[in-house]
Amino acid sequence: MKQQVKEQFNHFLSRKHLKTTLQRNLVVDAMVELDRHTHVDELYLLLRAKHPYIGHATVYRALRLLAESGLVREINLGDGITRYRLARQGERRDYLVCSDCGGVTEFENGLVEKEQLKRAHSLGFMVESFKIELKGLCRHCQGRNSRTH
Amino acid sequence: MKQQVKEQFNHFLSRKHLKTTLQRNLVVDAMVELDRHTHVDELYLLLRAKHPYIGHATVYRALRLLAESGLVREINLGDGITRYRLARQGERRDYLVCSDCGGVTEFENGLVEKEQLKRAHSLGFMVESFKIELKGLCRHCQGRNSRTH
DNA sequence: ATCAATGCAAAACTTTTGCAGTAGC
DNA sequence: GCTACTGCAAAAGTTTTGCATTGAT
Repeated sequence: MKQQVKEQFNHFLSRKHLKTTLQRNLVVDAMVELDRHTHVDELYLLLRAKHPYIGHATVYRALRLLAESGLVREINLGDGITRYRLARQGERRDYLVCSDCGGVTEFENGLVEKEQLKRAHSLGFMVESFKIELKGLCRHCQGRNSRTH
Repeated sequence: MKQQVKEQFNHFLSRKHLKTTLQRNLVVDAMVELDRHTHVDELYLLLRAKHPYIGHATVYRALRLLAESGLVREINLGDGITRYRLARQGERRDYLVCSDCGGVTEFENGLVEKEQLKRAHSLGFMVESFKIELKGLCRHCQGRNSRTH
């Protein structure tokens, strides 16, 4: 699985006449191992623990490339932080974001997506990516009545 | 229309023991007149042209309050800029964002939204706000074959 | 050997905050 | 008169960029 993603990324790089580097491999490995939402700073600290000389900018640049390759998805929840996660088959693109604890639950509703695509096409729009985002209170935070912010 | 929105905002302010000020009224007026997506800086420059002593921070603070009141909606398209637009009845919350020209087309699909709410509820999630965002190429940009970025 | 990638630091960017002065209630 | 609001500037936060050096092809 890790090898497969890495190969796809290297293929993407060579097609664009870019270079396969240690740091880019480290970022890919970390994303595959994590296999969940993360953001640049978390990844940076994680990698830095094992490889003291990796730079902030390099992680940004690698993630941008990975997003461009389609192997990783960029997610923007409106809190000013760009999140990333490994893309996968049967990927869920629907997010429930809890406005209390910030937790993200993913779900999927193929019926809805099919319907939306149909509408978009009828408006002459060629869809490349898709995101549904619901904000509210998750089951857990509904229990705690007090919302202290 | 402008009066109605302004009254609703003033009501919101007094409920929270906040004050109705010249600057807050200016921001509400501008949002009602514009009646389209905008962002802080555009609004700031627009207001500053007529009222030289309005501050950047004040516009930020007023828009945050307006969003909190529900009279204005916050929209995040993932480019790091928070956009705002006047909320309205029968409001559309579904966006087609063209990745070439950056244009935003809004549409609405009640069926889809109802279906999504049902799914969220079945997951124990209490929905407060809703957003669907499709990225791709609009009709116009599909015509121009070359994508130069 | 060439040219891209790296790490660092500084810059750029949007948004927030601290504070002295001002204005609404 | 009290307390919130304003404008300014500075701070905070994320992301990008410039540059000399290193490393991949």
